[in-house]
Amino acid sequence: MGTPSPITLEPRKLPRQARSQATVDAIFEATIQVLLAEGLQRLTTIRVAERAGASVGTLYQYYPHKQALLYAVLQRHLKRVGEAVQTAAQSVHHTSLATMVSAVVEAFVSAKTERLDEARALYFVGEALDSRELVRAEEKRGRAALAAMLATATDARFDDLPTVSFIFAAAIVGPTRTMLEGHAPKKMMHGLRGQLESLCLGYLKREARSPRR
Amino acid sequence: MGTPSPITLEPRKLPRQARSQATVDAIFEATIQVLLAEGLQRLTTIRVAERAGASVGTLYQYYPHKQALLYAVLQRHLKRVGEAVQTAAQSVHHTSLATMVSAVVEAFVSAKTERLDEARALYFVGEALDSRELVRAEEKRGRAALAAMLATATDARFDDLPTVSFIFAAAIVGPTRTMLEGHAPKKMMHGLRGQLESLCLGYLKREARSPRR
Amino acid sequence: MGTPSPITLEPRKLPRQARSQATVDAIFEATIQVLLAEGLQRLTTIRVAERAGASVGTLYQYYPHKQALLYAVLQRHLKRVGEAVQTAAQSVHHTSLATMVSAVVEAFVSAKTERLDEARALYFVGEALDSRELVRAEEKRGRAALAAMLATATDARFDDLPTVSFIFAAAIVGPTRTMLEGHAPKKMMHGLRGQLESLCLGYLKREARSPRR
Amino acid sequence: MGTPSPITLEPRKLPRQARSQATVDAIFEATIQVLLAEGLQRLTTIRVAERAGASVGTLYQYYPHKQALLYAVLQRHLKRVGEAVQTAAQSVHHTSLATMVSAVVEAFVSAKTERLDEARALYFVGEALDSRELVRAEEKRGRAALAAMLATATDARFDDLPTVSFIFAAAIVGPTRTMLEGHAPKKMMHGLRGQLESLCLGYLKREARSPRR
DNA sequence: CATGAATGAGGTTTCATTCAT
DNA sequence: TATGAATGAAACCTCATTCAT
Repeated sequence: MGTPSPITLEPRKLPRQARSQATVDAIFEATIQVLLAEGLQRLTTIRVAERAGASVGTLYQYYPHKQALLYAVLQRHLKRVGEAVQTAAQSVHHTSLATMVSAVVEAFVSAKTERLDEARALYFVGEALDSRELVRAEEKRGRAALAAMLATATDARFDDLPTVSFIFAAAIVGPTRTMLEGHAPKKMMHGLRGQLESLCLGYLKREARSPRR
Repeated sequence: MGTPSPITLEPRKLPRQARSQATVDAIFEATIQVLLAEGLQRLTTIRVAERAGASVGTLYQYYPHKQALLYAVLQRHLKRVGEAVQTAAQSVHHTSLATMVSAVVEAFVSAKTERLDEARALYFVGEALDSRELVRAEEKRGRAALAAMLATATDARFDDLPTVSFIFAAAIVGPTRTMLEGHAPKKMMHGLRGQLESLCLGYLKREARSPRR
Repeated sequence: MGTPSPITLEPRKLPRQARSQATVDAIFEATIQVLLAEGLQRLTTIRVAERAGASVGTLYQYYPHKQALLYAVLQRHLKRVGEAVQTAAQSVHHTSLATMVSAVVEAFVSAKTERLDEARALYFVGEALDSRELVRAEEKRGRAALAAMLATATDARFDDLPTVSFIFAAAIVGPTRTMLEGHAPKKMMHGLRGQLESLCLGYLKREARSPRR
Repeated sequence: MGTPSPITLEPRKLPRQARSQATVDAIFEATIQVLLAEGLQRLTTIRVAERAGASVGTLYQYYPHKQALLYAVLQRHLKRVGEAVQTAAQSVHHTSLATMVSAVVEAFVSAKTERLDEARALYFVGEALDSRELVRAEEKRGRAALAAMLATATDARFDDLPTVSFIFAAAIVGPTRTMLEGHAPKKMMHGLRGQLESLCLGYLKREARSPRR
């Protein structure tokens, strides 16, 4: 790496055949495993290929450069989580704050927990300068979904929806991250959902005016 | 070749003469600047030295290896912030939750904002495998200080102080990070203190039982 | 940076394809040539690679570090010489001292002379701290072979076989080394075999008691 | 190092004052100690200076470069040993072979053993390309002294004195080196003198014609 | 004279990427 | 298509040597 400006972050070609799809999947999975086992610094294309049971050459058939690979992995993860949250948010339009918070927290924590390894591994990758934009974009969409949801709350109205959504989102994402990165005693993990709900609900209620009638 | 020596993250030697102190400072500052301008991946010892107006050799007179340099920079920052928060927390023992939250949030945000560049630059570094322990330790001390403070609240008592302190801390750190990393519109920054207070206070009040009488 | 791995002196991978075998051989040969032309101090991996008509990267595909390369070269040489001597020694069990001395000296000098460059070059390498053990081990095996041989001499018996073998071996190795390192007028080389025989035979006869009857 | 052709190997200036003589001695001693403790590869001017209780600058006051320092140390050692042998050889002119061998062996082994560390440390240094000439010259003088001595033996005459002296010398030097470099069980060290005498005497007697009358 | 901070060439090693097979 | 050998730029780090103080 060290290349200043990768031209494209998109995968080089879309796999058509079943066999190559399997290869791509293996590379994908291998990337996450290497990330976890060795860290971003020691993630090399050769190591990834090896663990995927392929050769470097093959890897480069599907990804024009290392960064594109990482980008793809990150993208998939963000999409997964983002869609979960957005779907959840949409499904609770026109309900109470409590219902909303519960749904969103549940969706987010589940999505993150479901593939714990992946989530952990990718915090590293998100930092890389090249991926910032991607993360930022996804976060923006997430906040938009939250704002849209909050706007329909049956029991509250908000003056500054952008700010409220931002804090709402950060209140979910931040503590989860801290926890997943392992900075917390394990046993606390179980209470996470409840705590996040309390955190968000407390905040939202303080910021809400009673709804227009 | 040559035989390796045991790994230390400590600086190599303390500057004795005046001019060398200046050099060390320059290297320190340069590290942060490079981190910001180029990112952790592109931070090389040569680049740091260059920007500090020194040579690589000089850098290595004071830091046995790149990691030690990063470690030192991170350490200073964490200490600065940690001490600010701990001092603030101690100064509001035996007061109301509102006072406590206000004091702690103010201390934290001020400390982070005071040297905005540094704070931003170091989020990258905290991820590096080698620094994890350092970050974790500092976080632990922070939570302890919060717990000690909360235990003396005049208007609340908590059943599960460790968990509450954890969420409390994460509720401050998380959104601040999101904001500093630039994932938020600039104008939101100004309201940050107020929002964090609201977030924390809302949470703490929900989790509190009324104080012993 | 990055995490180090345990130290091995073994080559990194065995060449599979035909062309890579050629590469490995070229690197091997180049090492000896550089050693001779420049000396151990000036033997650098780049210089070796260059002379081998390869790139540094290629060199490191086969040897994990410089030391492993030197080790390999030394090992092959020691093995060659060691086997020659041991075979010779075994072939003259149960013969007279004169026959034994003649066979061993001949084998040793031939093996050393056969690849004169290699022999000369490697005296340097044997000194390197890392190779000491290898040399010592080979010498030990050599002395054992000599002792086993001497024990079967038809015309002599020895009280202190370990000591006698040690001096016997050193009497062959030492002067040969002095000569090969070039500290002797060239013309003397031709008489070396004869002189070594005389040296060893003189010694052994003095140390021998008459054989058991 | 890595400098192809040092202009001068001579020390930069001869110390006049007592104080500086002490410094030079300390540097000298430190060189040997570092050589032993760390090996030639890790012998750096700074390390030597430190151990000598001086600074690099001071070291360079007396030696124009590292090589000159090593050269000086080696030179002193060679001179010490050389003079011991030559004096001994001269003192036994016109005596029997047995007396001669005994005297020379005794002188050599004593000189080497007297400062065992030094002797061991310097085998490394002698290999360095730059010092070869020095070693060779000293060896030549030694052989000359031996030849001169042998020429006066009362009980033997030699046809090819140069060759005989060469082997004679090598027979003493070689095994001693092997032993000092630690390739031999410790207990053998004690018998070394006797064994060397036997080795040399056996050889010389075989090569001798009876003396002219 | 002595000091030790500074220099920077040069050595070792890694790894993204290409390309002949 | 797949392979994996080869490449070489670039990173880290050392150390002989100089020179301002």
